[in-house]
Amino acid sequence: MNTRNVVRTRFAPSPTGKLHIGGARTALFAYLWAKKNNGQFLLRIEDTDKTREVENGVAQITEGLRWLGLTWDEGPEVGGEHGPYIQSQRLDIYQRYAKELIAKKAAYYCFCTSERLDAMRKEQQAQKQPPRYDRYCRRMTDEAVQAALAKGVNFVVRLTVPESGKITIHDIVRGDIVFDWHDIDDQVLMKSDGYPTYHLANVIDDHLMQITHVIRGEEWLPSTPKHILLYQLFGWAAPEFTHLSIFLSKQGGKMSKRHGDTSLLHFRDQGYLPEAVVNFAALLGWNPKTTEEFFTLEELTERFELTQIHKANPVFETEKLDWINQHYMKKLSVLQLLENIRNLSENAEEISPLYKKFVQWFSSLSTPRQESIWGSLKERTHTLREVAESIVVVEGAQEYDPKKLVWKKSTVEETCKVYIALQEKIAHISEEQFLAKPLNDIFMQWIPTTGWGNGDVLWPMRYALSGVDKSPSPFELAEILGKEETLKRLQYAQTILTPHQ
RNA sequence: GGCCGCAUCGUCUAAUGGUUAGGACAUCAGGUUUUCAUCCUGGCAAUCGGGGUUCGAUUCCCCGUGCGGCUACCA
Repeated sequence: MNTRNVVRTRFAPSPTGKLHIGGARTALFAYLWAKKNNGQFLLRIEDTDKTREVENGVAQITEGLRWLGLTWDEGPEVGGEHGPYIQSQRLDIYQRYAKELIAKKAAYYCFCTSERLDAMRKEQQAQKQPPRYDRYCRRMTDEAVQAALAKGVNFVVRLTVPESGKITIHDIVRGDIVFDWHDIDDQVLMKSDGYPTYHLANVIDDHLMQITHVIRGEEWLPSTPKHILLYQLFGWAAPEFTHLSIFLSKQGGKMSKRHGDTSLLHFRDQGYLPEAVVNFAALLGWNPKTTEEFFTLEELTERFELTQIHKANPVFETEKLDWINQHYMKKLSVLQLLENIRNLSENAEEISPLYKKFVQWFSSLSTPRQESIWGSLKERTHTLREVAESIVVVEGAQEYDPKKLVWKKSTVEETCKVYIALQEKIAHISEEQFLAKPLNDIFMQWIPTTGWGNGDVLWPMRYALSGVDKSPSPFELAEILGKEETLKRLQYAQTILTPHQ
């Protein structure tokens, strides 16, 4: 088996909550690189911090990855020959390797209490010194260590970091980066509860799982020297490293919960399609060197190159996502649309009632009506949520913006007259004629005789009936609402516009 | 504070030691359309600052500034 030639990447999230959109992109890039090279993509759960664990942590991650279509070849739920893929189930492995390091003097027991460490850190900061472990226990004699162990004193295991010298790490997109060992702390590798820290578990697992390319966030760059050191101490070949940029929010700073909901599934619930999210996320920090904008997961897999990754941190804004999403939405058939929104009505948490209402209403319509409404809706909506919100047309628009009742090229006075004329005209139209097509014919004949332009009449009508900027045509709205409701809304609009005394 | 990284239109980005610094989104204007939208055309808009190196720098080097990350028995 020439495992050495097979590219293997992994996504290694910690199950501390919802999968973040930035994490999703990290997973995407790792997936793309593996697939581009006909290699394997693994999922590994790094649950080594019991205090931060969250209920359904693993499910929150797998649900998001599955939604995007990023299937893993090995990992939770699918298994594989290098398992288990959940770190809390590998504790004995880490213990064993920690002991090996201690035996080699590459790591040591530390019995310092957290009180002592806190006090030390405060003192160092007060003196404007960088906070660092003072290596007190590193100087303990073997006898003293054995004695403490025998007494059952709580301990952690720390990495023996070189006291001086430099280390150069290589990053595929950033090149060589030099660190001074003097600036690096004796990292804790095993915590007092018997769990490993990220640094230890990550290195051991990446080696055991034969990971060839570590693709992770830039926040890991400063600890990479410690990871390289561990590989050296174990006598293992280190994988290649690629550190990805971090998504910034519009307000500046790392994108986080503080700046609204940034979880991947939030985007699903807001009505974005996975194809759009994949497409958009891929273009944030990576560029195919062409002017093309649309890529499926398969196309991305073909084109992806680690060397084309952009170094700077991008600001995450949704305008372009909306545009891309509309592009993919337009390809949806009525059936697919309904299927998508039906799924959302079951999963989208607090928004699901809206989706439910839409499904209920939409599926009650005849197929031709569905086709017609979707045909006109898809041109003016960017998300499935906006599609579902078109239901307000049926529910009744409660809030009008008085300014919007008037067409941009018209005036309040003229518009008032239009509303009056509209009501008179509609009052004389029979119920049998109250369908989109006949209404269309009637109005298109009538408007030229009034002296107004199409916009003078149709915009106020459409806005009065829908209450929103973008909606189906006024005639479709009128048909859906029926004559009585149509007249009611027109009159209401007129009342708002007429100055009260 | 220390260490590390990064720096092109508002945003995502392309390009080169010599270009009118290109594209997309957004925005603005005009046109098509039965209003909005869609679609088409056009406009506005960027190389952070200062030094070098060079015939020439946005590109290479240094300094500064700004932004970001790390600085835990969190990942």
